[in-house]
Amino acid sequence: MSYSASLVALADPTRRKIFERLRRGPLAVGAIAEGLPVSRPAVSQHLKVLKEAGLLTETQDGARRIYRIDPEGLGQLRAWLDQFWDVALENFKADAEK
Amino acid sequence: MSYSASLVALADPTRRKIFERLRRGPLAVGAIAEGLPVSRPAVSQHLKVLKEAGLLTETQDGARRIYRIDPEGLGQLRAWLDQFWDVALENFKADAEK
DNA sequence: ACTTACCGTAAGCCATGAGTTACTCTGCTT
DNA sequence: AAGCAGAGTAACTCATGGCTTACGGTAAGT
Repeated sequence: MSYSASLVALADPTRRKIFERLRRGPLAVGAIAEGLPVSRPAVSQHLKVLKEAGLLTETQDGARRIYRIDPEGLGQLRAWLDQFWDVALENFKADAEK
Repeated sequence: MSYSASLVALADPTRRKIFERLRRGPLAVGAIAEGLPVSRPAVSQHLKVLKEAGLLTETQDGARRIYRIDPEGLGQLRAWLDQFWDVALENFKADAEK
């Protein structure tokens, strides 16, 4: 039931950049914010949204907070999308036969 | 490159309801709007967003406009999500070994 | 202990977008 | 052709949310 939160989270372009940056591997907040066109507090707020959507997990390393991609939210989103896949293909097939 | 538009489109709860309603099959605008807590013009605007995101196709049947789910946008979104799947599983695996 | 690095939270501003009503247009029907 | 059904567009209102600055809090270094 959390796919909705994932969709809202990934709808924002800045949050997508953050998420895509974490594709290479786990990063601390400062490293994520570096190069982004927004302030570090803004990044913190985005990370909170992504985390609460189940798309990221947070671990502590001293004063640093390490964020990494979480398969939980990603899996729920994928499952939701797959519900539509069959129907979409049927429509495509029916359309092609015309 | 259109997965971003799909994410924005599906982030709205009303548009998700519309999209989910079309899972059963193609529908006209009036039929879609029926039962939804918003006005019909609002539904028209949502349909436009979903269509431009590549998530829906529109066909004409007399005065009616029939909308149905389009595999195009759905596929692009799925492909984008799959990019993160491997990384997410690695993170999960590394986490489980601890 | 004091400072510095690292990060989350609070409060406020402002633009975006979802909704409404009113209007227009097109295509049947009689 | 006149009226009606079905649907898109325009103009406007208003709330949501993304961004900023300022502040507070914890952990490591000297």
